[in-house]
Amino acid sequence: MPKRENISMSVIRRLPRYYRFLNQLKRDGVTRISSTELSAKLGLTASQIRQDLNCFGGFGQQGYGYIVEQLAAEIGRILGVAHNYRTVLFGAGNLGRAIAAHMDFEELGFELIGIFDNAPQKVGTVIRGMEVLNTASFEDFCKDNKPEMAALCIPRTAVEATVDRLYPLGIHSYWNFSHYDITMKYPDAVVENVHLNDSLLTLCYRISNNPEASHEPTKK
Amino acid sequence: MPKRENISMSVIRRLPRYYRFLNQLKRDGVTRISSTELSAKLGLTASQIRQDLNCFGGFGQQGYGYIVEQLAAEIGRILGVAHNYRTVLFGAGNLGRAIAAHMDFEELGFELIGIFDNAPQKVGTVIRGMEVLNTASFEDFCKDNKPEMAALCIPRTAVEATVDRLYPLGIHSYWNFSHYDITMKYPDAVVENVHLNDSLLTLCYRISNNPEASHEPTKK
DNA sequence: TAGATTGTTAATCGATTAACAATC
DNA sequence: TAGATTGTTAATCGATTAACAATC
Repeated sequence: MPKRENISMSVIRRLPRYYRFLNQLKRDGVTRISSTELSAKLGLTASQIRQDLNCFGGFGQQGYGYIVEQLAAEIGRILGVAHNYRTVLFGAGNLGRAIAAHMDFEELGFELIGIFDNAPQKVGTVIRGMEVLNTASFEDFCKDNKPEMAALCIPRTAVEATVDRLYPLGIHSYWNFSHYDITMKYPDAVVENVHLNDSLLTLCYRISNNPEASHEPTKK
Repeated sequence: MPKRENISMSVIRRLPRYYRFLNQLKRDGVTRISSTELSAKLGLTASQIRQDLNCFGGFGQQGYGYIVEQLAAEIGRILGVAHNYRTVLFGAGNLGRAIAAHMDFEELGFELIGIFDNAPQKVGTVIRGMEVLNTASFEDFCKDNKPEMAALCIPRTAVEATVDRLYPLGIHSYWNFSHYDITMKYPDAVVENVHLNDSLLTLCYRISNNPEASHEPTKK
């Protein structure tokens, strides 16, 4: 296996996009592509794409380009999509239910094996054909199922106690939708944050500071 | 009003975090803070915080630091949280309903004024005390309500046609949850993407390539 | 005044882009 | 072989960090 020592987050965050595009090309029946063609479709430079890919190995062929199917497979392997990490979801509120129902966990390297909530009125309800379990039973659940990742769709105030409980059970990876900063207390944890509030605020900033802003319908 | 010409996205994406922390400090009764104290709480360097703030003006006082309440207000003003941009939500599926119910639009510079969906079985249902309207009635709705932003919780395949419809109605800002790239066709549009799939894939990468990975419960 | 901390300039670091030799 | 395009090194650009003079 190739180099891959100190890949920067900038590179890592581009990989899913490459993966998505290549799979689309594959479905469209495209068999080969050059970095220049790919860069036009993605709005990047060809140089950057070649640099990014060469962090992991030489997947192309001089004078020819890249074989779409092969490159998609390589990136899939790099991302680890075949791992199917056993995943539990904490929080069956609006957001948790949407995430459970909406995400294609299986295509993205994860397998959703359990949904947990504290609230008695949520326990027993069914999401995506899966019964919401009581958080109280989580230790028992772990004995049989050994989850590896937890998606946290719970309030900020509940996250610390939840991670304190999950971390010693071997769950060291978190997809975190709250603004609680898990890595402050658990620097070894692998944490991916989704900060919807921050995302919306940056949009607000950019609307407010957009010189093009017209806020007026196009005149006919 | 101060400088503010060419603020980089790196800086803009840190502003919501500053804003959140400062509001928390305010609630905690903290009245003043130095860049060094703030940097410790945020896990950044003091230098970076001062550089960031000085993109917008000198909000501090030498030898003293920053007045929490005042700085929070300044950043709020910079972000534009008081604008309450009139917002419509397209798509009342799992994700759309969760976004409608879960987000505090009002605190984040937006006001949700309408939810739209094509599906007859969704039209008329109520989310957050708001009736889902038929997309067919959107032009009429615009005459009275003049929305400025659209949150798009619709399938990727529906986005192009939707933006083709909304853009001429004066809606040039989008909070986009699909993987359709709006700026390719509308380079002037202000677009904030939330790519949940990409987020999950980067987590997968980092779990797969984490040298610390044990995937084993802590021994007692 | 002395101490502290900002605002700002300069130095460093990292990421992107350009260039080109290697090679299919 | 000639043409094309990669892999990779070098140059540029931008972002972060360090240093310190200004000043409260």
